[in-house]
Amino acid sequence: MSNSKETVTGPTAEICERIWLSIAEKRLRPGARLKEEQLAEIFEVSRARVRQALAVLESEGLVTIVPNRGAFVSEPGVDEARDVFHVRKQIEARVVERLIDRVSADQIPLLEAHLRQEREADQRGDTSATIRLSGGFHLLLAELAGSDFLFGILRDLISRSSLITAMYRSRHLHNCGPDEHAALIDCIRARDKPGATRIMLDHLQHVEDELDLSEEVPTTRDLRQALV
Amino acid sequence: MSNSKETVTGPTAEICERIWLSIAEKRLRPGARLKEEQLAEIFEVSRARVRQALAVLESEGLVTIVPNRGAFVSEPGVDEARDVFHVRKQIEARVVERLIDRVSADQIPLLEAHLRQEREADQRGDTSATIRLSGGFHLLLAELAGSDFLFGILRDLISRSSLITAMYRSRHLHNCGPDEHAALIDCIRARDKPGATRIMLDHLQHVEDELDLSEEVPTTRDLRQALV
DNA sequence: ATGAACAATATTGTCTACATTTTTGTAGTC
DNA sequence: GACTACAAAAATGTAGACAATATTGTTCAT
Repeated sequence: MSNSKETVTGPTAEICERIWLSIAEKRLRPGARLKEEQLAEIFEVSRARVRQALAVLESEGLVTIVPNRGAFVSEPGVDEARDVFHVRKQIEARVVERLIDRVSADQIPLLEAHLRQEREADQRGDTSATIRLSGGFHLLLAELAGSDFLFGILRDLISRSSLITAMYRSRHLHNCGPDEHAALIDCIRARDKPGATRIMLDHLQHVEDELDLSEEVPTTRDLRQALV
Repeated sequence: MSNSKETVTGPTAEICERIWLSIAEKRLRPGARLKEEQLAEIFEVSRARVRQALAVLESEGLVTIVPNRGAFVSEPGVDEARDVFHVRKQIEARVVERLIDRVSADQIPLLEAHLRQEREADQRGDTSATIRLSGGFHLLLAELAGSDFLFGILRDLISRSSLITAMYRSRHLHNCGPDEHAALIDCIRARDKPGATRIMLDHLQHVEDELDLSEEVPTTRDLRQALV
């Protein structure tokens, strides 16, 4: 039922995937300029295909295209940030519920294996891998929940969450600590639906609490108000 | 907070919008071929822009692109159909809950006005307008709920629902009758959250019940198994 | 008549060149 | 010396031509 992994995608989707990953791993900051020719050279594709990919990413809200100016990594405002986290809590709660309803015993080891990878990357100090695996855990939950649609939504939510934490984090980023993931797996194994939901919501709340959403951060392109 | 109406969109998004509308109104059937040159001529844009739009629609799952063959309106399978309706029930329930939390008294007339339009189109026998307004009611709910993200998700869900009902409806299509919408408005006005949720879920269940999801319908392109 | 090989057509995919627009740099004028 | 106007550069947007591929139609041999 679930696509397992989206390996059977077109060439455009692959470009999107790579840009998405760079954003999710915070290697591309909000407001960063995305020049077509540059991307075409990097990915060794035609400029036309880059434009297709950018159009897709714009429709997903990850990239903002200004006519005759170019493409930039989006800079979500505080309203959008709150919106994303609000929706994410609801979606992930549903994912966990559905997962507990449908998960089979032989799927638990997949979660445990992923958790081990997270711990290793964390101890190794590999922040890039840590960020990727951290988001990957949530995606794995959605995948095991057996709904392609929820998977797609969560994908979108996670990439936007990355942008938001990159813009609004007040102190060092929390990185979705593996400990909370471990506690979640325990609840899933015990099929403790209320417990798992509680942990997930607290988990996401912790991430949100480390953000400073009190005031709009001046956007990179509008320097007007930034310099008074 | 909410964009009110997405009037400030790029030219690519406009092409997507028009194709999306044609699919949502069932003027474009599942499996229909989408020739680039033809679309370019119809919309009076370059072929490159059509290709961008098709790439976006593919990423949204509305269109399937076969390399070197072309673009077709997607033909969702029964698994995906069940998935869409399952998620839609959950999403729309959250929309209604959030709407009741946040709706102000002066927004109720907007819903009533929309309902009047639905009734008029229904009595007029204008099926195209009826379908559009019917989906528009659900979108209006999401818009008033004040979450751009939920709005986007629902947009996606509704277009896919259209495809699914076009493929799997067993008898005349139910069309999301205005009466159930009226009952829903009553509950919203009374801020009756459980009642509203109940009506919404029943409403969507009615739509789903009129589908025949018992067996896979042979896809247009694989005539192999269709003709044994 | 049937089947396979081949040619013709149509459509997608890609590349190149050019027009348009924005930004940046420079010279001229007060 | 500062401001304006203009020119140059860079990047985007678009159109057209060409190549690659799949489909359709035809011919030829059996």
